[in-house]
Amino acid sequence: MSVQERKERERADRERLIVAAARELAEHQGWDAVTTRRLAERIEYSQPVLYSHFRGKREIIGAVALQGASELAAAVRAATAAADGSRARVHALAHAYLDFATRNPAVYDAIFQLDGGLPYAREDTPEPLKDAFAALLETLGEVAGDGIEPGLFTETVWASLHGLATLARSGRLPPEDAERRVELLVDRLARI
Amino acid sequence: MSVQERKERERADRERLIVAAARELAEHQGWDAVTTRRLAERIEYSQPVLYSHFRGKREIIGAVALQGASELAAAVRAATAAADGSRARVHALAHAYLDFATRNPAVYDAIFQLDGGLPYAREDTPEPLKDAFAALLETLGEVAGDGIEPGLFTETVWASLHGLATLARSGRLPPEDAERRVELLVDRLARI
DNA sequence: GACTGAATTCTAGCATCGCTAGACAAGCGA
DNA sequence: TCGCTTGTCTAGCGATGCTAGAATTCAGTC
Repeated sequence: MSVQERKERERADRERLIVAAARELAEHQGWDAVTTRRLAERIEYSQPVLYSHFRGKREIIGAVALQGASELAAAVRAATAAADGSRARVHALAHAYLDFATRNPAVYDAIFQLDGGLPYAREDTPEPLKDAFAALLETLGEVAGDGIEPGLFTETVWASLHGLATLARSGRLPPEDAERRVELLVDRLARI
Repeated sequence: MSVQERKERERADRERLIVAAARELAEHQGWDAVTTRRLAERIEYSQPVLYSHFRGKREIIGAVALQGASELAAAVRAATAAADGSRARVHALAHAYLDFATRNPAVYDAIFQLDGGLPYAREDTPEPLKDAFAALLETLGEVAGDGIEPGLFTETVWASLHGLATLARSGRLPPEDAERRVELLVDRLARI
């Protein structure tokens, strides 16, 4: 059994290598630069090897998305845990979210913009995605206000932050007032 | 001079034809299906003709975006003009915006998601884009609230709507509560 | 330690993409 | 009718994602 175990371990290692290479390439040169040929070259295997791990490029994007979602959840939790009071926590959440989007644009796109073939907002949604939403819910749920369902409130705040993140990054919002927009959004939406 | 005028008119007609073909193809089969070959076939000219009108596919997307932005501005103005009171106007604006995104997903993407090579949030931003923002500003400016710059407020509401529109359409938000999210957003953000 | 069969990996290639050089044809003014 | 500009087309380049089938590697057996 040792032989087979070793092979499985090596396969898992190689899969991680593929995902890491895709992520790094996407983050440095954009997703358009993530081609199967370049990816194959990076991992020092031929193209078809990629297809023994993933159904296609879409699934590789999905794998990066799942990895990123876990990190986003952790970043949000770390930021909110360090804040005192619900107002501070919501501000910390907003900034942590937007910071993540700014610092990991390609990963953010994989999670929230590109098609990685993942099911969202369903029962069979992968755990990392559910957990990222849960991380938002933990802090936002307590400031939803009377008569507002925490989940619904979280979705709405999340969508607003997503809008700010994507429009800002594509240059459709002027960069100078980014901070004031976040303040306005958080102050108005949250019931402290 | 009549000959030259006729030629220019024919060129302009053909350009409109290209944009219309791109838009229709994108709306029916997605932007990935909008290839230069298919486009050329639709307008019954060869591929290189496209490049005598546009620098490349990106510019064609940009042309669709400009056309769409004008329509979005008109749709928003029509909806708000028909509403009485600032609260009703803001609700009408939100619904008109989201309806536009739902009914013209490809065009919406051309304006707000894809790279059409257009400058945004700058002095040299094309008029249709400025006008679409102006249409939002006209209604939202009056409910920004004390001490909040109308432009900043408009940007923030716009971003929120954009987030709702894109996350909903990509299936990342559950469809059933779309209406309640809009209500929540508008009620909290606007100072009536 | 050589051999066989299965698992793995590679080479080569398909159809398609955006885009362009250079050949060709149309249609104008003289 | 002719010459020349202007416009259009054919053909092709270097990419893309993906795959069939050949070639190789390597584990288990004699």
